[in-house]
Amino acid sequence: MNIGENKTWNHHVVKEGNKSLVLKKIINHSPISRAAVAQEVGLNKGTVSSLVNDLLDDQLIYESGPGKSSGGRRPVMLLFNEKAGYSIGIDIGVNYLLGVLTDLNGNICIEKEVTFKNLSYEEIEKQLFNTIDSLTDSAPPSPHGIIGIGMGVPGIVDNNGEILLAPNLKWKNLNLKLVLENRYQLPIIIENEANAGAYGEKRFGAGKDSEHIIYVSAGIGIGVGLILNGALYKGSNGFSGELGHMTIQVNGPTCRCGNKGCWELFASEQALLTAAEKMKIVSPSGKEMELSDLMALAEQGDPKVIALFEQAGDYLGVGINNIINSFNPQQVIIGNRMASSSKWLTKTLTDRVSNQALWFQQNDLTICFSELSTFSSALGASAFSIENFLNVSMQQKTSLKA
Amino acid sequence: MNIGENKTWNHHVVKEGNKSLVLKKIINHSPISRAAVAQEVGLNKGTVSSLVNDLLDDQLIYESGPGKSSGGRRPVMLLFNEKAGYSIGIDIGVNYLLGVLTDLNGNICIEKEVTFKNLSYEEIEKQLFNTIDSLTDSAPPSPHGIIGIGMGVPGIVDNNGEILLAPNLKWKNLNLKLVLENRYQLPIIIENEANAGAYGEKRFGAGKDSEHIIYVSAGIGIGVGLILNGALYKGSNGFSGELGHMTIQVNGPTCRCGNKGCWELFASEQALLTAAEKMKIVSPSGKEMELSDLMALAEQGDPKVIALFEQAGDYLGVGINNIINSFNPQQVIIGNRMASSSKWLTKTLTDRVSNQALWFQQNDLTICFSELSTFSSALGASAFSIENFLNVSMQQKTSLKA
DNA sequence: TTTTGTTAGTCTAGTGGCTAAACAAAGTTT
DNA sequence: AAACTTTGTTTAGCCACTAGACTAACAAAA
Repeated sequence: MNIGENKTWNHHVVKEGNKSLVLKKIINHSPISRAAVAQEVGLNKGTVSSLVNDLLDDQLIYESGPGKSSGGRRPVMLLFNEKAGYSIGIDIGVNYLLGVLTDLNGNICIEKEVTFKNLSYEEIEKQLFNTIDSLTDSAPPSPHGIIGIGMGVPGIVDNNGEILLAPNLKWKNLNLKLVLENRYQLPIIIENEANAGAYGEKRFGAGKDSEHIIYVSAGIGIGVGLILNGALYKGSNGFSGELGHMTIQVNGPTCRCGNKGCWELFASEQALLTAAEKMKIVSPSGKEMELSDLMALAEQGDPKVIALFEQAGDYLGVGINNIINSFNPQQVIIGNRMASSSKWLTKTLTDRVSNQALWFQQNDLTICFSELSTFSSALGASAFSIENFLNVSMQQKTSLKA
Repeated sequence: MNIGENKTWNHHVVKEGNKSLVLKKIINHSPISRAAVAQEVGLNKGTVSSLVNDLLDDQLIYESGPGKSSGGRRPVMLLFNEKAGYSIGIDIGVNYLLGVLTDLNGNICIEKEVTFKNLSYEEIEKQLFNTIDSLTDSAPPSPHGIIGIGMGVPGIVDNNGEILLAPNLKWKNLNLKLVLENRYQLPIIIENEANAGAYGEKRFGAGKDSEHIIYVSAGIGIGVGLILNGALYKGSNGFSGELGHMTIQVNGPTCRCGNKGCWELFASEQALLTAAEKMKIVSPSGKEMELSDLMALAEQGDPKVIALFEQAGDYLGVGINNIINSFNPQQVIIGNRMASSSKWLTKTLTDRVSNQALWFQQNDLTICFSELSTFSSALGASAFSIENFLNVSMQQKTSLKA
């Protein structure tokens, strides 16, 4: 909502904006007194008092006992009521479905995971309903109840939340948002898995203090979520961050996308597995090789496998270098399954970046691995839903004033 | 200025925002009546009348004769007073200095170009002062006079307008902004040349109707300017868009930046010249080969040279493909000197993109060449200055109300 | 203990910009 | 000429903000 956009400005907008400012201050600096909020935000004491009363009425905050005096009357401390409602975050992968119930601060209250293989859409849908039903049923009582459902999907999601393509799930043109809205009568947000992960890290993980974050979701393939100016950047149609298919080797090997020399051919989990197969490294279990098998081998000190990881780290660095040159971010966060192998990736990755990235790009730049590990995406999805709820809560409820 | 940022909201902000809305409406839809503005913007008629009076006082708009009646009183048409002030835009290159004087709609009133070779900073500074002085002196009289100076520089500019590095000019840590401010006592804006070009095309050129534009400035090197959500995206420190040094060939040839396989080694003017030299193509003039010589040869139908251009177009396509996957833009605009060779670049470039870009990225995507040709950057620089002036004009002038 | 000074939070009056609706002005249509 | 339309101004009222007075509640000094 920028000045200059098509929205007109009036008293409601002013109040909404200020209320949001006050709430954010309380969330991020709780416990805090009305007086401190007024001073730090720059609003008049009276204004803050009035807005705080609104927030108290909404039960979004509560008063705790008096705080310490600094030579005068003791302040009444305000705290964010993180249990005022609960949000559901879903992360669906190729062979798993992870659901979390979180409070409004993203603390996980309940988690529920099912794994599967080669299920049809109908079967997955059933699992999804089960998960959501179960989480809903076991949510503690709260003033606002379940405030919404967010979902991260490994595929292409357009700006309306429609899933255009999820190749690994074999989904196409699926409006899951509508399905869930009809069933649950709640606000539903469907997002790409990397976007959800990026937002999760921004809100609750490694990116809390940055405004410009690039989240690299390195799993079977590679997807990227962009946080620019503190907000998710989705591009014109919602398809930004498809960097797994960025060319890093002109006329290189052919990718399943039809293109050649794509990044994810060099630096993804699939790339590792393919390379291992080529080198005739076999799984200790005898079954099909999995990432965990390679990690076990590396843990045992297998030099060939360690070299594989190091090579992948180097290639990750190449792509991240391109990202740095594109976006000049404050922070690059590597997440998803490959992040679990950080131990063997870090050195070659950081070497590549520090040797190649332009010097001025390296100031104020942090490269790190996910803090939320397997929960990035589910938590991010939940965070989208929480953000939506809080935004709506800031708006006037004229209909209730009767 | 987003809701949720650290700015408090009050009446002034409301008025400023609405005034800006009204002015933009008049700029983009002039001539237009007060009534039409009110209806389209969604403000009350009275409010619009009051804001329009303010704008008339500021001489930013003016009333023309009555328009056509549609069955009632004839409307008074409002027009943007594009001659209310003039802005100076400067584009400095390796061997030229282009200055334009524009009105507030970006129409060029006067242009002034000098070319040079291997001048010291002091000598260039002298040329710069001369150009600005001359443009200032010949500006027509207007209510607001010269409202500011914008400048596009081929180098790294940080968020404070300090030039950290302009390799081709051999400038380093130069605070030209301060120099110009001291000399002219005007608002000065220094930006990277690609950023300026991007903004120029967005405001006055091929990108007028898009909100997500990537401008590829392909000259001696390659720089990229990003317009995301309708605004210039500068990254954390102002260094976004350094995509000339994006790796498109892992372990490829070494670039002057120290990295390997950079895009600009394949698709820039320099890349063309180097390739021509390798193929022992000689300039018809006998002197050092220049882009214009290659264009002349291609025009004569030289198949080797045409093949060179086509190869460069293909490589341009590779990088643009990466850009599309990153940003999901509505529009990619290719500008700077290479744009003049569009004739021989277009086919291979678009072939590469249409064969390789993911299908969903190609919807609603336009790839085109600069509309402003050599003026993109100078006009963009001027546009920065105009935007700044209009923003400041929207603010309250309490001191004048006495 | 009393006094003084300080800080927290509420209350009141005043301000500015908005909206709604009445009104005046200037057309067209019948 | 009368009736209707549309434009633009004016007026009254509303709402959220600010400044500053006020009450409340504390610490420190006398």
